[in-house]
Amino acid sequence: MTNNNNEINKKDRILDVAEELFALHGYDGVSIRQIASAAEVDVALANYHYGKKIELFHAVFDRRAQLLSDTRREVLQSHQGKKLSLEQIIEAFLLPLKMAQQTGDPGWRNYLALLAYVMTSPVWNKELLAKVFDQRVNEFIDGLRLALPNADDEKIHWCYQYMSGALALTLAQTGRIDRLTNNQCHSTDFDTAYELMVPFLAGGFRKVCGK
Amino acid sequence: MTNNNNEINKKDRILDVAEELFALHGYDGVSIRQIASAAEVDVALANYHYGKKIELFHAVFDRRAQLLSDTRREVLQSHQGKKLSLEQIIEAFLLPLKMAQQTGDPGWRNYLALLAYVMTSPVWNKELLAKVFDQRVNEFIDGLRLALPNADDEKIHWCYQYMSGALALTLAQTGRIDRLTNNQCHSTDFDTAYELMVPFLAGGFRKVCGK
DNA sequence: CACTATATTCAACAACTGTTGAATATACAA
DNA sequence: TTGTATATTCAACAGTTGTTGAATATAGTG
Repeated sequence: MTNNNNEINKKDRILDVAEELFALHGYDGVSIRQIASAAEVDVALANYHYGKKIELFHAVFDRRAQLLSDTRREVLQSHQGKKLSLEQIIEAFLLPLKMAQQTGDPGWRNYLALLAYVMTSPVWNKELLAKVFDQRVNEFIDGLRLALPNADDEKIHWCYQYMSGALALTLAQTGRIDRLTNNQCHSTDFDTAYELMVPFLAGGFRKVCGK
Repeated sequence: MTNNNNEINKKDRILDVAEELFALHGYDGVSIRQIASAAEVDVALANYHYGKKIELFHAVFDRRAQLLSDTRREVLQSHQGKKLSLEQIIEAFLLPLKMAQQTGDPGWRNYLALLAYVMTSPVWNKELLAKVFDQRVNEFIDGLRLALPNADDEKIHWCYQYMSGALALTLAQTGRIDRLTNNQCHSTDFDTAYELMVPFLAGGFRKVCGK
């Protein structure tokens, strides 16, 4: 059967639903039957298309991970050699995520929450981030070294961890900022989140890593 | 039976083991049987002492949450009225966590990872953080307002989210910084983590919230 | 000792878990 | 049409899940 249907097919629907549920409840918090039921599909079909549950999870993660990582590489390379400000480097690193969100595709929004789940989990972190994202992070840190020539490597890496955490909690869309501000701010407002995050992180990097 | 045994009793052992396993694998990633087995105790005993699984989870979370929140209130109140620098306010907010880690008690270390799990989960966040921690956060933000008199409330709250994320990822001890630095830095090195986090966050707050 | 409250174990339940092999349906090529 | 590869469903499996009621052990009290 051709996959170029104008109507979305069952195979893709399984992946989309799995993405949404895994992002919300984590790997162990979702059963294959829940996924199949939400996708209006038989239980065995997920297994037929994607194999074991763990392989389905990998399929969900990998689908957009490579795209994200590739975009990031392109953005970073396009800036290579140029003399960039710290703000510009951080912005370049965050741009692919901003772009993903701005597509308006709810699938991407779910995926970003899933990414936050993976980033903050001691288990998935090693298994999933290493093979796709770590290399891009090293390229990003190379950029930071140029913009912060007097900084220790250790300090740069700790600051990157703070940055990574700030980013992850934003992607997670926990709704906490909504509650704390009586709905004045919204977890889903990525535009504001990114706009303020860049100067916040730049200020932090500068304070710790000299210059 | 008296609880004042010099040897730790089964009731506490269940809580300790649950704390460790929940922190590592999340709520759905651990079964009561795994907890009972690791605590060398019968399956039914966990139920007898703590009720349903969800109630056991709440018991684990609540045990140290109140202590943490109380310490935080004391520290914040002891500084009230004084004219404090931004760094001092942030330090005061982080101090109870630093103290908890410095006890050397592995139970506390596990609990901090559990706290990170709760902070980053869209589900648990609402259920658990609201009733104990949100009030302290508001008191902390009151302190920030004094130190940053010209700042929008929205900006302060967004910056607090970045701070919260940076903190959560540190508490989570994912091991990522170890990998990225070829074991030059360690996720478990809270001392360095806090030492650099305070100026990083202060730099970020100042950049975004004026002054 | 007997009595009692607490602590712990045993055995079992119904429901749900991931996974699979066989059966059936669908689409496409010859 | 027939044949064939792919897609989907059905029915069932063995193992695990949370939970419970009854049985037994333990400790403290009179």
